[in-house]
Amino acid sequence: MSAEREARLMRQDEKYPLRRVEAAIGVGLPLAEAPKRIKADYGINVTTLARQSEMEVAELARLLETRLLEGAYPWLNSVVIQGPFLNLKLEMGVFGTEVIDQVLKMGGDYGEENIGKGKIVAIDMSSPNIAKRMSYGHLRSTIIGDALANLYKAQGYEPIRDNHLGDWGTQFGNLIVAIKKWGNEPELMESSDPIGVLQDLYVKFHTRMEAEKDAHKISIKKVLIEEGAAAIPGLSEAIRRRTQDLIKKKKIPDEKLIIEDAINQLAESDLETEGREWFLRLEQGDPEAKRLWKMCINMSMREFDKVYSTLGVKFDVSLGESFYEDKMAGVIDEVRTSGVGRQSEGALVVDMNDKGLGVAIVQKSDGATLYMTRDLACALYREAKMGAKKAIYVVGEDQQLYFKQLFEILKRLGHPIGEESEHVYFGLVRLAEGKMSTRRGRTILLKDVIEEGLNRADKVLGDRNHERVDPEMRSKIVRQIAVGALKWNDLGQDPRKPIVFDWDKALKLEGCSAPYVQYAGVRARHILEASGVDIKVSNFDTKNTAGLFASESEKDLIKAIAGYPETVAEARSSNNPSRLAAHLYEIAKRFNLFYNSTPVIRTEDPRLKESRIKLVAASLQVIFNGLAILGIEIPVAM
RNA sequence: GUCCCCAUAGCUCAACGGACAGAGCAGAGGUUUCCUAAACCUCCGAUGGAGGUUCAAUUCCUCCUGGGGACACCA
Repeated sequence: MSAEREARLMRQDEKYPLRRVEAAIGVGLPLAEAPKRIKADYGINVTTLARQSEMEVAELARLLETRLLEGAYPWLNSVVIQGPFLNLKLEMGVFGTEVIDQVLKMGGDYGEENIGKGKIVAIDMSSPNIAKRMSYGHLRSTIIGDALANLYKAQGYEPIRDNHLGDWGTQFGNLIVAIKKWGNEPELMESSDPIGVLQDLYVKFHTRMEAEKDAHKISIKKVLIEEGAAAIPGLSEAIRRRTQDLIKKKKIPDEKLIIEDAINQLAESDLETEGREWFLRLEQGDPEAKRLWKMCINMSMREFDKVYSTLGVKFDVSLGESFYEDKMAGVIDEVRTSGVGRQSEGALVVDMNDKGLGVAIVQKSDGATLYMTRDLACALYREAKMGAKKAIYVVGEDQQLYFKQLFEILKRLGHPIGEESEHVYFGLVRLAEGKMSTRRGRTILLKDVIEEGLNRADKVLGDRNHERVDPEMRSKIVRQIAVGALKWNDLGQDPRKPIVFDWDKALKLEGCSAPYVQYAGVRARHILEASGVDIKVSNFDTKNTAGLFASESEKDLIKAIAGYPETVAEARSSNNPSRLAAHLYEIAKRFNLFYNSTPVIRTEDPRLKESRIKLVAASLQVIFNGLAILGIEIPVAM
């Protein structure tokens, strides 16, 4: 349990009713919902606490029972000691009224807390590469990052969504070479799919390059076969190690493998050389290089913005890697003069072997910069200019070591942002055939997934006759459902797990899915509309609550609503939106149970009817708030 | 070779070290004169292996097996 939560458990003045119950027990232990078969609402196991205070378990339980009973709390029905458990039954009329009242009072703010106290957190997210189509993998970073930003906002932080575009690097040299050799600029400008054209050029470049390399390999091979691997200069240590590993695992003859690796290392293509030269020209501000580069960026951003608009994701800043180009000299200087880095084999490196983090290169031996240089500059910029105290990088798990290195270097340079920053990694998206690869043309395109999602949602919506739905509204509903389903696929499970892409799973429209939760919201909204009650008003008669919320389904629903604020807190502190998604599913499920078993508008007793309408209103509000954090909307009809 | 993730039902996923391991899909059966059946109910079904720590282990530690990833001039 976090220290944060422990502190909250002791505060009697908490605004959230469940926390007040926990505070009344006064031992800093969280309440858990009792399992169904136990006839109680909440329980705590006092074993650990008894040990700590050197008391008998039973003795402590009795002590706490007495304390609770002496408090004469109106929300408390009874306390039952069962083994090491202290179980509480609540007076649900009173407790439920307090919970619902709180929800209706706070409205869209229900669940919020000011943990962050305005602390600025930069969220490094989405980060697609210019001139490449967005693949399904980019979706993960985008929507997990967006959900995290919303979570931090709800907890009183000040998130900055930063789209760290991949708009710089050697690949632009390659791309320029490809455009010049095989491209047709007027056609490119008018193409309906300019990124596709650019990407094809990029793929062509790689294919040709590989072919050239293969040709070189044949000639190199001749020399090698005559003179042997021992004659090869410059075999890097990494290749030697990898080779040994392969030999051990697959038992391939030593000499042959070394030859293969050496050939790969030595064979350089002319295209490769040309690409490197063009990137150098770009770095030096060559007008032609700059013009082509800028053209690629403009075409790409138009495409990306369409996707972001469909997903409903907005960025606070979109500072690509190129933005940090003129800020790199300072970083390199800082690394050098601080003594954190040293020269090695001509490159500027930081040795972190003492921490088991190996060696990271900050500047190449030819003086060029790389990813690490740009990320260091970026972190320092966020700290100094944006006032960020913390950065969260939503990037794939294959870069775990890299980010550990980045944070360690920042720490060594004495920048506090290095201490606080986190790499929220997500498992890579794989296809049944293997890892996705742009170069091999083996990807799931985000726009295809979105399109398929729209088709499926449209089909399921079918021709249900919603009299209020005009065609324009219908397409909005279809989009809300499809995007919801897509987001849920990522946010509904622990992002760390690698996923094998599956159409049916990615666009699930029933069961544990966004549409399920959205549907519960739609049902709730329609009850409220039919009831004609102003749901914004919180005007419970708190003195006359006897007999309200007496059914199991009402009690269960109230408990789920009462537990919502703590779930938001947990989801944020663990950087895991799936905790929130799981809770929303639980609320929706309990709402559906309630919906199926309990009449609302048709309730005879006006007092009971009013209480149920308010329970429906509170349910809708919580579902709405939670889905909003996940970036999912509730349609007007489904 | 070193390091990092992961392993739960036929499949996809849950479970702050705590009560009889929960869902969804698939399979079998049921529920619409009643606030939308994208819903609800019933049944069937699981912690990779061996040790250890603990009052208590799916959860923590060690080893093994099986997947994925990383390890100097890519991003």
